Amino acid sequence: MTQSHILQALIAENLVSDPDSARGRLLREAARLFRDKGYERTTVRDLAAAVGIQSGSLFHHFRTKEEILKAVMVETIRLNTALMQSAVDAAGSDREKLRALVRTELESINGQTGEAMAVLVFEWRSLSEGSQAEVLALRDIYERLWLDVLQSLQKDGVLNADPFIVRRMLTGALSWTVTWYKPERGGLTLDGLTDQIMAMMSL
Amino acid sequence: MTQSHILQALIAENLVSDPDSARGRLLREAARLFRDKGYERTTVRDLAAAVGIQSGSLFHHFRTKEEILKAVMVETIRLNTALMQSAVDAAGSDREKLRALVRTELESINGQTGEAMAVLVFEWRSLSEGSQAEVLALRDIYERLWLDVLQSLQKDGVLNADPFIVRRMLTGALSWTVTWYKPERGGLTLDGLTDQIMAMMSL
DNA sequence: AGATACCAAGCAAGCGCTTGGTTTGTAAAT
DNA sequence: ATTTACAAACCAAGCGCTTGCTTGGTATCT
Repeated sequence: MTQSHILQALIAENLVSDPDSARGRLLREAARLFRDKGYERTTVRDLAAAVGIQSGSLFHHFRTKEEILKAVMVETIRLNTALMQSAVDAAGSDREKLRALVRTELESINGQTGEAMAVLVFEWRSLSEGSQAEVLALRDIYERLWLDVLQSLQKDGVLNADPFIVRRMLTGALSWTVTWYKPERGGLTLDGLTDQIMAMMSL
Repeated sequence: MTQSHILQALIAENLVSDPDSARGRLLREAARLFRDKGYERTTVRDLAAAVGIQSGSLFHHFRTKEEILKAVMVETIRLNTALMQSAVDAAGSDREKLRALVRTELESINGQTGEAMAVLVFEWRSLSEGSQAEVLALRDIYERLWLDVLQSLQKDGVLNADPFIVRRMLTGALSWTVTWYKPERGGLTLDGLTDQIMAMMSL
């Protein structure tokens, strides 16, 4: 199961938009703009211009501006949950599973879906409370993947700290890479970065 | 040198505002509002109402809304750099110095200056480029404190990863605590949390 | 022929900030 | 002790602009 196969499957189930469709292109441009300028500073006119239509025409596809933000977040979580699940399943030992989770999340944050992942972290408060609850429910599935592996590592005495806290630390640490990690500079690859994180935990 | 003595010294040097002054009260309310609603969603009318004046009167104290955001950030960094410096100086071994840095930063993030620290992390992009450069220069002093200790730990073989990367991971992990750490819930104290972080790094 | 996708125009509300004038605090001059 | 002077702090009103979103109509595709 390659990454593109997972994406294809999700598109077929209508869980994420085809990147080549009008909707998919808009969501990608929206993620980029939201990350670069922030949700509030991005106007519907900016969004429309990015895909070459009039601002009013946006509301034929989405009822409100917020609905666009929510769609970016929901589709990103869906895709990344599937990618993580696949990565965990493919790994052998628990230590390898953790490495796969770290590596996959780094790739989500710093790769293709990076813009959308940054939006997920930094534009959270721009969602209405109702939408926050919806997105939160999706995140729970995603988080269970991590906790299962971390708890197993703790039981075996490999990990010395509380799994819940370790996961929260990793969430912050990995999210933050988006602000400084530039693969082209310094020659540090994603694999190298993953190694450093494992080494930091003496794992 | 207690925390309040450090604050008093900075006030005397006019590097941070007295929390009891009109300016100090406004900055504290601004930090709270910016954290809760975000900078863009907070209007000058919100800010004025929070300190009980008319919106136009704000511009007697600050020339623009952005100047308020910048002042919140600058004063927060100044205060916390002084607190960190003091904490490092008081500690004995390098391991204790690192623990003091972690503990102090957690306190900055989750204590009195927590609102302002969250603003520093999440509202960064709302600053103009010029202001960003100014604030960045102040952060450099702050960061050198961390790097000196981490490099020393690496040299002694206690730390297995690159100091720059470790600091960046810790920045993310510690900043992120603001989104989940609630001392009243769960009974986890700041000292306990600090222990967990050191344990996570097997230190 | 009927939906789907879009445009051109603009509305109502809210935004940061300005303006002209009034009150308040302070301190020297009488 | 009272007056005078002046700046700092504030208010009331509103200007000009941008915002998210609506409306009525026109292409385009099946």
